[in-house]
Amino acid sequence: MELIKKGRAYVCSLTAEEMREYRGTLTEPGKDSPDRERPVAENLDLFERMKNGEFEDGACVLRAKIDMSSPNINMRDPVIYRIKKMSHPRTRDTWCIYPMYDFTHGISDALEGVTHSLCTLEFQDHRPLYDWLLDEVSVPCHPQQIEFARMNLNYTVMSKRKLQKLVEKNHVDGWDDPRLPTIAGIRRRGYTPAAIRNFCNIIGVSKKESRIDVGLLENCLREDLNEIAPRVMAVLDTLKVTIENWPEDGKTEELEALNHPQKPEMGTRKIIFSRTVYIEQDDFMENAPKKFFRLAPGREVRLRYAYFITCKDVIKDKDGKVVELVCTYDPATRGGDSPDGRKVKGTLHWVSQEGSVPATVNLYDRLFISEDPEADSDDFTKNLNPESLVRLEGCRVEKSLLNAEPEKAYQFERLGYFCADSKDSSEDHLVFNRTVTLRDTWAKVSQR
RNA sequence: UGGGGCGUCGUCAAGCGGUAAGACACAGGAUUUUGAUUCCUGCAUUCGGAGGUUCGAAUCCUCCCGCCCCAGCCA
Repeated sequence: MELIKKGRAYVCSLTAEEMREYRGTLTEPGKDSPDRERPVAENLDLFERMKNGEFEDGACVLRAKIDMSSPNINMRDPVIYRIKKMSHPRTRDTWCIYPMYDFTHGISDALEGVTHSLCTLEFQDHRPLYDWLLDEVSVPCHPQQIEFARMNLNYTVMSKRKLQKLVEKNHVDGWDDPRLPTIAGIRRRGYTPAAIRNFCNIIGVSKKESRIDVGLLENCLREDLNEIAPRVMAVLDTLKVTIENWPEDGKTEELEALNHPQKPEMGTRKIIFSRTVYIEQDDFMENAPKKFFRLAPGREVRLRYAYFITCKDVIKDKDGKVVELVCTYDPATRGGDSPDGRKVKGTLHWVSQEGSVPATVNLYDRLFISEDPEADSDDFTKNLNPESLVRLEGCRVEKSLLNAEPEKAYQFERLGYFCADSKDSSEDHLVFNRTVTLRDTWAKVSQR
């Protein structure tokens, strides 16, 4: 109203297509709308009737009267109010006009008393309009708009519109899907605030468009998690091991394990050893190369915090798949050290039949296979990683995890950092999410 | 070919006229009951390019090159 009265805004009846033509192009100036000199009184009347719903959507708009020949297209009499006959959450159906973002932006900043209004690079061209509006409309102060580059991470998408598409097309299981870079998602995934703050500090703020390596984020995460996460043992892909020289009478033994090797103040816990234990399928290889420090026929390894065991026999099913190992243990190595000074190259994590409970584990990986999903295809959903979620059933975790608090970080030794899922995990059915893996030098070396 | 931005290591990023920080990645090595952690060591004679100013330039000037954004009654 103020702008109209000052002769700085007018109701324009051009159609959308006409307005586009009148606007000119990047290199040619635009030309004035025939309605540009409409008298103030008429503008006031028309605007009132727009508000009241006397016109259909698109019939006319309110435009700021600035400069149709400006090299900045945003200044060529931008639309500031248009008719939209939709119900407003607050004013319901009494107002049929809605302001454009550019009109609202500066004014709401000013009303809120904001001193600096931060936004992204694409609004740089809008700043003259932002300032124009603040100069022409009576507001308590004149905030300063400053633009910065948005943060891009590789192997994911960050824009709300794209994330919305992923949610709506069911490519993910909702806004809090742990694969999504949403607050709800990364929280459920187990990301910590401290890690994210540190990450933000490290990457800095600039006007340069960049794409940051998620590896950096993951590193910040590991740095924090390594400090705070208690260690625990879990076997994801189980391979049964029978200790043949352990009594068959159901004898179990309690052993003591450190909650954090570098932080004795985090205490210890009891773990249970018995005749039947499980190790990771990956930790056994029938024809192992010398550099393979784990279990193989005839080789001896340490079961962490327990005993040295030696593989005596391999049991396979009819398809030739290894289903069970028969081993012997050395009673003298209780706790994991050999009195004769004998050294062993590998230490494996394990879990015993009696000391563990079943669990489901969600292995999350990057959502996209492409570093820049938006650029590498006309449809970014084509670059989705089919293995961004691998759900493992039948895992076994040590019993101390029965009362794991949702979203609290644990390190599953030798595997990564995990947390109980805040939605799906219960004491009857434990569900853990992998936050991030441990750094795995062996995986890198073994692949070449 | 109008206007607005941006260009320093593979990826981020300090630096603002006094002779290229740091982090991640990468490559070696040491310690290790997690092939984890930790710890050493190496990694831009050069800052998009070319000229110029200066005792001295990534920093100042000129020209050039490359990339991004803008022609919604979207935000």
